[in-house]
Amino acid sequence: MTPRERASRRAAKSAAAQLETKLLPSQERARSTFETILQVTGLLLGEVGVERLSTNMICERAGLTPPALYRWFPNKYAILAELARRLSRAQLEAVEKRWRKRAGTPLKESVSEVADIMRELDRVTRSQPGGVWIMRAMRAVPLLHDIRKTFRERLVAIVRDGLRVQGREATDKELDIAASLMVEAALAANEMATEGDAEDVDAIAEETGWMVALYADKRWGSPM
Amino acid sequence: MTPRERASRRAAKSAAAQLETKLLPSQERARSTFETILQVTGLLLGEVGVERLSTNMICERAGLTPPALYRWFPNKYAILAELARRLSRAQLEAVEKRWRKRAGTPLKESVSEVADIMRELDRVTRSQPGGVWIMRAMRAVPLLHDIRKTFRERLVAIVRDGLRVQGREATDKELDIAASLMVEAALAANEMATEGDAEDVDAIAEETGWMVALYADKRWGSPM
DNA sequence: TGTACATCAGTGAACGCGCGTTCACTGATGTAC
DNA sequence: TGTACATCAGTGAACGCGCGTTCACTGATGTAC
Repeated sequence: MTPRERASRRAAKSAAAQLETKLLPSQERARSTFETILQVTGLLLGEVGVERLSTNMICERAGLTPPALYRWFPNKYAILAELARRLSRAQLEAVEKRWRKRAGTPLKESVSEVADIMRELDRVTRSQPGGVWIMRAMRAVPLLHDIRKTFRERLVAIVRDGLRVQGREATDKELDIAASLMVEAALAANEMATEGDAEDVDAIAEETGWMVALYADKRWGSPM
Repeated sequence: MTPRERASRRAAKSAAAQLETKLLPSQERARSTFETILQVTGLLLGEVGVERLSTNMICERAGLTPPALYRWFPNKYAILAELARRLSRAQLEAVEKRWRKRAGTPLKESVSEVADIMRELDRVTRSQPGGVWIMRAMRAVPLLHDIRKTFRERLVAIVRDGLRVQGREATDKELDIAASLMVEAALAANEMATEGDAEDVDAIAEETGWMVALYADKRWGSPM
């Protein structure tokens, strides 16, 4: 391979941005290695942040040598991507069922439904090592933006559908912006809750409940 | 200096985390270099993200050699820190006057006051090269957390004081959480607006106005 | 149940590269007389 | 207004280091008979 060929191959590769895992582990030992890599990456993300994180660091902490890591992940970002996908999925599940159920209930019930979602989001985020930091990495690392975009679009779709059945007429565009806003607010509140003391979580969840439910009800509920 | 001394000095330095600029430029030529470095860093932040950003890259793009950069900034993070401080300051100013004026006005006026703040935040963020990315870096880079924390505390203080004069009795803790929530929601909305099309800015500002003002009024206004 | 063999999962050691940063120096600017 | 000198602002070239990644190999596990 000439230097020129090598350069163009590298360019193509980084354009394609391989974020998928390679083959999946088939043996038990390997499955545990795979999970350890993810776990350790999450922890280190919280300790040193995304720009200091390195594959060598992950391997050292996980008690592995680098080639073991590269057997499962094509590069550093694929690890972050897998973490991001897992957290997104878990958060989507947390919201999905509960939000639909909320639509059409009176304000006070709606508030506590939303508060419930927030508590569940907090639980899910905390249960994943480095949870908040994965959310932050999704914002700050361009290579992860696709994952974040898909995640957000799905969340927005769920929230938008919940708004639509509330009866008030509105264009798709309007509902989309309203839903996006609620999603962003909830995610920001989640980040705030997860990085703060666990004792504040309930209060934050409750207030987020008020903010979101008031907006959904007074602005997008039956005509004022 | 022995290797041991050098190592411990390095440790002390990174603990102190020098984020200040060195001496400030006195001549015109230097002032322009200083500003160019900041400008280029902002642009690159948007192009490659914070983990790919490097001092060599900044120098190349700015048409400088590295020692020229190191004359003004002690390290890479000091550049980011200066950008973060400037953007924070500008955003604080945007909010400060307008928010106080809002308190006590009827809901509809309150909505458009908040929408106004949001449009101003958008303007300020867009006017700084790489604006959104500076906000993101503040979240994702641990070394910048102090700056973000101070920024947030000041914003929260302003918003909290505006809530307090609305008459409804509440503990400091309660108001603090409410204000934090409003701040986080507004910042998230700002990020969303700034990364999106410029045409959506007005709609997002308007809806954020509704969300924030409804919450301030219905939840923290005169007793229901 | 034992063993031969194929496949899977990992190691040891190193690679080239670009990073952040610094040294010793030169050219540009400002100032005193 | 001209010039000597001090200070300021930048260059050229390189440093050591840790990064992401790979090569050639060994040991562990699963499977067929």
